[in-house]
Parts: sequence; C-alpha cells; structure tokens
Amino acid sequence: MTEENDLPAEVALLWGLRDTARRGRKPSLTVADITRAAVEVADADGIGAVSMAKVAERLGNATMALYRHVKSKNDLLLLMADAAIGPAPALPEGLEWRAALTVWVRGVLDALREHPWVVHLPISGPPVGPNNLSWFDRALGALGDSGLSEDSKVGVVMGLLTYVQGEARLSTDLAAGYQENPEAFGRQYGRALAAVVDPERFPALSKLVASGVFDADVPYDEEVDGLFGLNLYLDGVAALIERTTR
Amino acid sequence: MTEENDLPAEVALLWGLRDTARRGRKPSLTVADITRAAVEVADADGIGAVSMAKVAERLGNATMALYRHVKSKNDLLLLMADAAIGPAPALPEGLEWRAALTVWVRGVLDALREHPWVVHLPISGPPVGPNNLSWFDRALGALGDSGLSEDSKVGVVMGLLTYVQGEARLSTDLAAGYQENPEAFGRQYGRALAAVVDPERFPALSKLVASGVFDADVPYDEEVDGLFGLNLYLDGVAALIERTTR
DNA sequence: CTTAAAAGCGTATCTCATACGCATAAGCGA
DNA sequence: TCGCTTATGCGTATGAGATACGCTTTTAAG
Repeated sequence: MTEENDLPAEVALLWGLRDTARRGRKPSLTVADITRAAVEVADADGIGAVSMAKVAERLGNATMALYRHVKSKNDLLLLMADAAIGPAPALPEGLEWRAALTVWVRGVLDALREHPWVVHLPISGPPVGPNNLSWFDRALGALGDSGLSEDSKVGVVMGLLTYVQGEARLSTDLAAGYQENPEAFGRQYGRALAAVVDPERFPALSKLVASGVFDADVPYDEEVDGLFGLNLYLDGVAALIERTTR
Repeated sequence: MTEENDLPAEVALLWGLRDTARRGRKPSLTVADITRAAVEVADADGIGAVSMAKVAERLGNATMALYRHVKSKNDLLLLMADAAIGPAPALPEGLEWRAALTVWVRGVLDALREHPWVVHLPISGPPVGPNNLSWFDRALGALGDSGLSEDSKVGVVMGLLTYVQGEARLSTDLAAGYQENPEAFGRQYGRALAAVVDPERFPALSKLVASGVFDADVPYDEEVDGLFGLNLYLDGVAALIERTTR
C-alpha cells in the first residue's frame, strides 16, 4: 500500500482501491473472481455452504491462496453482500415519489429473492459498497420532488430499508422453512396453536384461533403480506409529506 | 414418548411437553437449565461464542450430556429465542390502540436490547414458543378496540413485527459495529463517502454528502431513527382504521 | 543477474458439531 | 431382594472449517 488514501481498509476493499503491484508474481486470482465464486456457492447451496475451501475449489486454487486477496472470511462476506444485490437500476423518469419508491422496493425484494442468503450476512456499519450506495442513492432520488428536507428523506429511506430488510428476512426464512416442512404451516400450525393456546393466558390469540384463520393450508404469501405492511408505511410517509408541505 | 400428542417435536420441546420418565437414571440437567446457561453465554460473549462445549462447561457437565435433552444445537437455538425475549407484560388497561402498540414496541426493543443476539437466530417458522406467542397475543389485544377485522389485525401485527425485527437487527448490528470501530461512523463515514461518491453516478447521494449531514460525529441513535420509521408505520395504520371504520 | 516483493500453497493447529457405545443409576416386576 | 429395562452421563473419534506460518515460485526493478 503506497497509495495515500487513508480510507478504511473495508472501503478500499469494496471499491477495489489497491495500488497496482509493481513487483512479484502475477496474480492468478482477483478479488472479483473470488467474490463471484463465493456468490455462486451461496446461490447453489446456501450461505452455510460457503467455506474458503469450497470457494477455492471452484476456482481451481488451494484454500490458502484466497488469503492473499481477502484478509478473512468476514472480508469475503462483506464483498458478497455488495456483489449480490448488484447495482440499482435507474428509476423510470417522471414518477412521483410513491410510485418510484414502490418500484424501488420491488427491485430490492427481487434482488434479494435471487440471493436470499444476503439477509443473513452481518451488517457491520452504514452502507459503503458501490452497489449498496447506488440503491441508497436511487431511493433518495425517488424522494427528490417530495418537498421533504434532506434529513427527513434520510429518515424515510432508513425506515424503508429497515422494513424491507425485515420483510426480506422474514419471508425468505419462512419460505425456506415452508420448503423443508410444509406441514408446520397452515392446518398443522392451527392445530398446534389450538392445543397449546389457553384462553386465559392468550385471550386475543385464542379468539383468533377460534375464528378459524388458521384452518386452511395457506402458506405465507410474500406478495400479499409484505406489501400490506409496506403500504401502511408509505401511507405514513404520505401523511408526513402532507404535513410538511401544507 | 408414550403421550398421545401428535404435535411437532419442536412445539413439544418449547412447551416442555415430555412425558415424565418412569424408569432410568434421574436427570441432572433440565432443558430449562441448558437454555438458561446458553442464554448466559450469549449475553456474555455473543451468539458466536455459544458452543455445546461452552454451555456444558458452564453447567459442569460434559458436552455430550446436553444431547440427551436437546436433539441438536439448532434445537437449543430455538429454545434460546423463546427464552430470551421472556413473557410479554400485560399492557396497561384502557390505552387506545396507538399508545398500546407504542408501549408494546418499546417493550420488544427493550427486550431485544438485553439480548441483541436474538435477531441473528434463524427463523424457521411462525411463532410457536410460549413467550413469542404471548407477545403476539398482546399486540393483537392492543388492536382489540380498533374496529379492524381479525385479518387486518394479523396483517398489521405482522407488519409491525417485520418492522421491529428489521429495526432491531439494524440498530444492534450498527451499535456493535460502532463499539468496535467508532471511527467508521460520523466524520470518517462522511470522508469515505466524499472520496468515493461521484456526482454523476450518485446524484442524490452526493447532494446529501455536500449538505454536510455526515460532518458531525453522531452515532446511530436508535431512539430517534427507529421510532421515526415506526411512527410513519403507525400513521399508516391510523389511516387504515380511519378508512375501515368511517 | 541479482534481489526483493508478491502470489500460491502444504502443513499444522484449534475449535466445533455430533455419531457411537459403554457405564451408571433408578424404578419395576418377581 | 434380584435382576431387567430404560434413561442418563460421558469418553472417544470423526470430519469440517478457519486460519497462522513458512517455503517455493514467479516477476519486475535495479
């Protein structure tokens, strides 16, 4: 490192800011290669299957070769998190804020559906990777004409990120659980609750169980449940904008 | 297992529904002991430090003894998830729905702040543990007088859970990141962004950076940021209730 | 041509989860 | 009281995984 950027190592890593080596053997691997291979492993067999050994094998290298390019497995996970969501597409021109944010949210959820393991990666700080920042940028841009202050825009987008990340986590985990044990949802869930929910201890819940909501074998439906909550949130944003610009 | 409950094994585990053994050696451990010890380890050193060996050591038993009470480590994690949040307190009488839900959310966030590792546990299905169900019940109860249909109540609570879980994840992870590297937040974050954010590529973001929002050393403030988004969501719920009951 | 910096990688260590089987203890029927 | 049955406690072993260390190979700079 001779370059004079005093940026955090993590940022330099994500942006590929390493000074080009002048001496020494030519690298047969790049950070990008390693990241791509790791993402492929995760896509194929889940984040739990990502080991330095597996990634190296996929690249035709020995395990320890990877450590010349990433400091640790955690480094690699950071890279994967940015790589997997990919760059945010530009939002269609001329949409008002609500339509734009809805498109944006669908974009995020679609990207996460492609790589469901992303939601299990550690979040170690505010977004710094290029792709993450591009998504952040687009969401801010969607609020460009809303009349909100910059501060409020950040708040709205943070809240949206929070919601979307919670939603993605819940829905991908539930979908995974459903896959491996469909019985545990729907009817069987209703039966389990009925067996265990005492009206004294769980008054509201037992009323719900009695109402028969759980008697059908309906799996969790992301499209319905997820967007229901999202729309409530956006209604709240609309109210905020109303208050602000009135 | 001679008892005639055809409940999923996981449910029986969480509710302690095992038929009392009539023969054999007296157990020196209980599932509750193991769960408690595991929670203590996680509280002290994080979820990553929870290993069967460490938990057993804390109990003065050998590692493999635990497996007589818990099928796998994953079983133990399920138990921890329910144990850590604890039972939901009864909500104060006579609050209207919004005040009640706000109290409820604070309760959840407080509980999670005590055991930040909970948000990293896998979610394998809908809530079945007694404590989780009690929280679910209280939230439904808070909406008891709102005039919403049972279906809508479930939707509202699901959305709230989604938001809160996203919020807790983000804030605990950021808080942890802040702990171990305060530099990466505030001023240094601003500097990193400034170095890396190109106005062409990130128009909205670079405007934000230029506005100086990141020039202060302000850490992430859960109380402000988290409840900002929450209130937006609740505003949306209010609008829904308005629409419904009008 | 020499040399120093990098890259690739074999080996070794340490930590984990967990399968297996034996030893121990406790209630049960005779 | 005497085994018999059944659970529990746990020692040992296996296999996976992260990563430290140091040797070897490659390549550009002097």
